[in-house]
Amino acid sequence: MNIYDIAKLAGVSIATVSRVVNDSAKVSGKTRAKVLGVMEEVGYIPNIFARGLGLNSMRTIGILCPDISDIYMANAVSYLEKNLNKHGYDCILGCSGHRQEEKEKYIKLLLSKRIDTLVLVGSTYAGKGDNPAETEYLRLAAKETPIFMINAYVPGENIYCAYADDFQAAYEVTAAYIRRGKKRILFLSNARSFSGDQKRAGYEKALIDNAYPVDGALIFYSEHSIHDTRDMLLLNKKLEFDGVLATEDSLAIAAVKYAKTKNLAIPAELSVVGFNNSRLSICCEPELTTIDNKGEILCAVTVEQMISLLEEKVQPKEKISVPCEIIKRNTTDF
Amino acid sequence: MNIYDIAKLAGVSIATVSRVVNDSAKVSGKTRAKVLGVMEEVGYIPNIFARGLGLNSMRTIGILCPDISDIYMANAVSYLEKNLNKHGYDCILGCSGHRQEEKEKYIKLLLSKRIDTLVLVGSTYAGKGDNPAETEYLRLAAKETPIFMINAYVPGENIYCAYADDFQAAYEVTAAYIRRGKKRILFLSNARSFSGDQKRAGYEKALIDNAYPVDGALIFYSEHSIHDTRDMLLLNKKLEFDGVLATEDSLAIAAVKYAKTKNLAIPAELSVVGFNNSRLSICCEPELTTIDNKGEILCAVTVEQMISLLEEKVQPKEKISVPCEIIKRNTTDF
DNA sequence: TTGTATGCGTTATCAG
DNA sequence: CTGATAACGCATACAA
Repeated sequence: MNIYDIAKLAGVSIATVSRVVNDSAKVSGKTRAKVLGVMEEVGYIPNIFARGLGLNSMRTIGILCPDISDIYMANAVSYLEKNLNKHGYDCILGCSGHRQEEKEKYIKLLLSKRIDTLVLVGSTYAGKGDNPAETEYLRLAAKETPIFMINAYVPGENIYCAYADDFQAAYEVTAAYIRRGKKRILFLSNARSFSGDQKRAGYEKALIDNAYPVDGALIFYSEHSIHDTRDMLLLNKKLEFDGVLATEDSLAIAAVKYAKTKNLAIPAELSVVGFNNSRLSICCEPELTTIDNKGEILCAVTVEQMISLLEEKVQPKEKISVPCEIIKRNTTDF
Repeated sequence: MNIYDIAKLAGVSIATVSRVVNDSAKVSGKTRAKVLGVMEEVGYIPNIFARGLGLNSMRTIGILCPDISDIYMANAVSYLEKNLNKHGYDCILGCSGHRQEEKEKYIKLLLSKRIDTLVLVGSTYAGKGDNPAETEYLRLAAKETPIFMINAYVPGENIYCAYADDFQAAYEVTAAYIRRGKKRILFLSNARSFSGDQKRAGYEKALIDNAYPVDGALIFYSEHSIHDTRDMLLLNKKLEFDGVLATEDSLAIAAVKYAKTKNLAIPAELSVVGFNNSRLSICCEPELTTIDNKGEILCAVTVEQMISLLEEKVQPKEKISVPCEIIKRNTTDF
């Protein structure tokens, strides 16, 4: 069923049918009704490829994230999809994992779909933050389509970034620990990334500003499960700490489980703070103090800017920083 | 940069370029190398619309779920995307919510994208299970494209379903409770759905088979947050129970928190079982006994069947039921 | 207000 | 092995 069939059945030309479909230009109410009637009757669905061919746009946004089964990403994608859909854009989704090679492959793949815009969720796409070569592929891709990054910053033409001020949040929590007399604060993280590095920098700055030593033994990276991370902490007998700043709620929960196994009172003997304000944080016992890094707001400003760019050609901001909020619950006493 | 430009630069015809791009038919090594060289040099990206126009396929699968921020859905989508991508298919994602009207809108939207296949994640798309009119839109859509359902069953031509045997799992847990001497078992669910109804039927069947009464007061529906559900349970002073079968881990956690507030020993005074074996289940304290409904397996068989259908035209099975597994942790003593 | 003709970039069918 | 050319279905400039 194509536009010619409809035209024939309705006794008009294909141009008229096209006009009705796009309700563009003037069409008399009578013919419009007739055409609409026929379309309804035969269940006509316009061929999007043919349309795309001419217009070279499919009103489709590419969304790439490392792992949609991660709560943070899933929330972001959920929000993005909902809002983009409201504006009449559809989403094509890719999950690239964290390997450089896969990231590049996925970006190429999405570009080949002639997406109107690409949004990258997660700081993994910013690389380790100190090696510009690692993000060169983004600047290359940005030549084809605007790129919006959520929770990462990469400098470059046609790349627009929105991220939470993780540095400040980590600084504040660390400083609060120090004020409460904590002596050895563990920085617990999963892997190096733009955002992880920000957090660590905030943590270290707070230590330094308070004349605390930056002790490498208190920087702990684990990419394992909650239970395994707890066990690694347990096994490391020499490791002592009375406060934990975890870069993710799941890691914070590992610390809570560690405390339980060692019979440490929370928050008196061990305080714990997570990151993300995810659902996990209210599942554990005691419920987790966590840093809300405002994923929804980041997505909201991103969509807003994207639509402005697409519809009204207004140039987005190169970077937008949003303050975090510390959600105080029961694993801290500040 | 289109196929004509490449042809001109390489000094061949567009037909030859096309052959190289699709490495179809015979092309001499020499010309192939030359064309490839030119394509590489100018960074040629084939226009997918034009290709779609001719082939009427974009190697794209539509995935629809009510809410990608739900852990279960996110896991399923993650798995689907990963495996479809391996087979060279891309995913276009929609999040429809639970309202009928929105579901229908999204299905139309995805159909208009000329997807090769549609997969529906979640039992919400099966309606309440007792009203065929509610799923009529699916049979209609299935006329355009094959539909694969995950964790739901809807009869109809060109609709293929894979679901976990929630009935059996609910039956077994309830029976186990009874064997352990539980007297009042609460069925805690969020909303009516195909899967929820299955679970409830298994629960009731087990009660009946053991000559227990089916007490309406022990059927509790809550669509609220973990904390609110806990509070609703708390407020309902007359409600007494010593076992809980929750249709989702988050509801089970609400029950665990209820026990903690009332100082009930788990599992001795109150046992709790969740559903989904989600990450939430190992975050709470004590860690949750939960029913693993094998989302990965459902997705795996779905992808497998889909690819067989798409590539080799083999007819998929109309329905596939997969047994659940009870993951025993610390909120039960069976 | 409506119709005609053309272009969009590929793939596929035929000839050579 | 390679080239010319006809679809594919729609939007749109131009003509009426």
